[in-house]
Amino acid sequence: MSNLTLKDIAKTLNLSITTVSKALKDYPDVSAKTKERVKAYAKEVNFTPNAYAAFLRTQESKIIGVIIPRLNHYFFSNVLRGIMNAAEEHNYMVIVLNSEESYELEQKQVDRLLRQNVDGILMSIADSTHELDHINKIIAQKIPLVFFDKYSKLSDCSSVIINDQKAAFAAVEHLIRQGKKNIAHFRGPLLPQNSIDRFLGYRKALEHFGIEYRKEWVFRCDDISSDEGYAYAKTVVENHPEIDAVFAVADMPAIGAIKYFNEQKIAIPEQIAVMGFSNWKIANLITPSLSTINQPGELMGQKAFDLFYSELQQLKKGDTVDRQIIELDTDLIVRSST
Amino acid sequence: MSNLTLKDIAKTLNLSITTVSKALKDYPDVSAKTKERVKAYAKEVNFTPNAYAAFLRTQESKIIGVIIPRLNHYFFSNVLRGIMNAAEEHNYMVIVLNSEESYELEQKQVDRLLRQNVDGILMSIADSTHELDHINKIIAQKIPLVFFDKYSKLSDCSSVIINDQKAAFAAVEHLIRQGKKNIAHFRGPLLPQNSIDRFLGYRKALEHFGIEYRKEWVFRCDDISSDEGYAYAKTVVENHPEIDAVFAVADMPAIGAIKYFNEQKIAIPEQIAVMGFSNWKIANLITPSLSTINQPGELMGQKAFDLFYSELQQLKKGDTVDRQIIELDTDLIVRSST
DNA sequence: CTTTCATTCGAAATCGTTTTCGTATTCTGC
DNA sequence: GCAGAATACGAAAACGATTTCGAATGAAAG
Repeated sequence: MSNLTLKDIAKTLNLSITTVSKALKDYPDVSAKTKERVKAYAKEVNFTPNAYAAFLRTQESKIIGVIIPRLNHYFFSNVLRGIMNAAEEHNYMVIVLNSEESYELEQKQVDRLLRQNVDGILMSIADSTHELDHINKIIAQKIPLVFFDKYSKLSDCSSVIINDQKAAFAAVEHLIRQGKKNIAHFRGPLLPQNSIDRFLGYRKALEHFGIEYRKEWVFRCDDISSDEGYAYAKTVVENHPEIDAVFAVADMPAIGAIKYFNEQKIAIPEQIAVMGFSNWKIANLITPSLSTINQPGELMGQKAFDLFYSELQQLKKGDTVDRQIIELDTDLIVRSST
Repeated sequence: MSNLTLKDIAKTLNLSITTVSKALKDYPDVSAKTKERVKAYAKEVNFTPNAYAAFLRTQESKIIGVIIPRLNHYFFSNVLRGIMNAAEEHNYMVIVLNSEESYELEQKQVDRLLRQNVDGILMSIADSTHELDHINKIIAQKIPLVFFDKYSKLSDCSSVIINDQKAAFAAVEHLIRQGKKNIAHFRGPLLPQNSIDRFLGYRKALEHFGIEYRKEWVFRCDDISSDEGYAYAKTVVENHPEIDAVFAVADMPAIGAIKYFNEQKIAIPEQIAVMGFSNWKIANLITPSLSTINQPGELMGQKAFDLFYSELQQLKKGDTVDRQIIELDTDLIVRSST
């Protein structure tokens, strides 16, 4: 029952390999009768062409690679699901690789994908990525490359992103409208653009509402972890008691902070309001439930695949590819923590 | 800069394709000098053999397929990470597919993987899988198949599992030792073995400690979601006020229950204790933190790959494969909810 | 009855690697 | 100096699908 080949089918039907192949692909120079005969038999024995042999001729692997910085993050798994569903519709397989936010690993994964001759690469670059040689290698090979969420401003590629600055502005604006004046920011690492943009959104909002920016109220979460949020919450309570709100770069640090405030019986949001970013599932499960910014993960994945696919079609036609940047809308989700 | 081939290298070095190929694979019938020359040049131009062409000869794709029921579940992403790390060490690529707990999708994914000629399949079967034709198809093709976490008792394959019954017993025993007598169970769906086993562990523990089993205190979470936990918690409070503890089939329903109890200002664990299962990251982040059973996800992934790899080696040697079942230890994690 | 043309099919080259089996050259021992 | 054994290399046949090009058949046209 191991896979049949064109040769096998040709033999049993008394045809040539050529004719069988053409019949299955609806070439015009095969009679209707033969086509039917071949197709019927192919279906009967459940024939599927060998993908590897096909690749050797067509140079199309029908595989795309996806590189994700953190596999077990709720947001990214949603993106992944969006990518996979879209890929499925177009008969594409997806190889998923994990960079674990490491630049070295990311380089390795790119190499792997190129060696595997993927038809395209969709990626969200790691926080620690500070050079772009591997990115340029992809571009040099003329393989469609699409960024999602975390992109690089330096290389012009198609991207699906959110407007982090605008979203962060909205988050901080919300805190201010709740009457908060002393708003701390648990920011992300220094390198990734979205961490920078969220920080800038925070500053802009303060400025816009005439609130002084105080750099000692900005705390850096390099791992974007709940532990960091927990630790900084402690620092806030102990060293900056005047702070009455926290805007975190992501839900995890926010949740860590809430955990600490809960332990200290500090009233949320009365004494301190907490705002997250991403709208992970758990944001709505903790007590108090976490206000946050919703990122449309699944949609982002779909759009990313669509961008890849249209680039591929353009490449096949020999057209020059036009790279797009799609900016998706975010929503302010107000819950009990603000 | 597009990929070089053996032919290209052979031409520039004035050698035959054969010799180049052999030199790179350390065949004994190539002189040391030539080997060095070839290897040096290959490294210089960053040559990597075309995986597809290689497959055509060796019939080894160096790809394994992984089918996971829920991609964005913390536990499964840990398993996945374990698989990927192990795969990486052995130069394997991983194609990850998502069955979304659906039998139909699972069948499709298996077909895809077989068509892709993966060297092996690692899977956790979906909750709704009630027939095993697709599983038997894999076995018929003599492709190594390894189950992890959710396996099928009906087909004898290598598996990496935990002892769900024992773990559930330990969980319920813990509740009893805390003085709880009226323990409800939020069980999982009817089909999957681990859901059944956890239920059986619950019953056995009750029996062992001389507590009467009451079937109206068992609630079924078909989606294993926090919403179900929330809803059943409400039922418990409103209709069964004598219940003083809940053992849930997974962390999510437990967290949903805690959310409801928190809202109703019901003291946890004094009035009602709550026990989860899986030890998701959030279990330690909610208030009160959730007692649960730790499942070693990453280790499970590693072991699963190891099983696949040893089966493959046996197959290549022509030995009969001996299928193993590895049972990993779980830990009782006691936190504030019990 | 020849010429032309459309229809239907197949031979063969190709993709890039692996591997078997030769062949040519050098080396050994006598 | 020569048989025989190492040693070093290459030619060529796979693997399975795709595609170009040519050939055969029959029908239509002159």
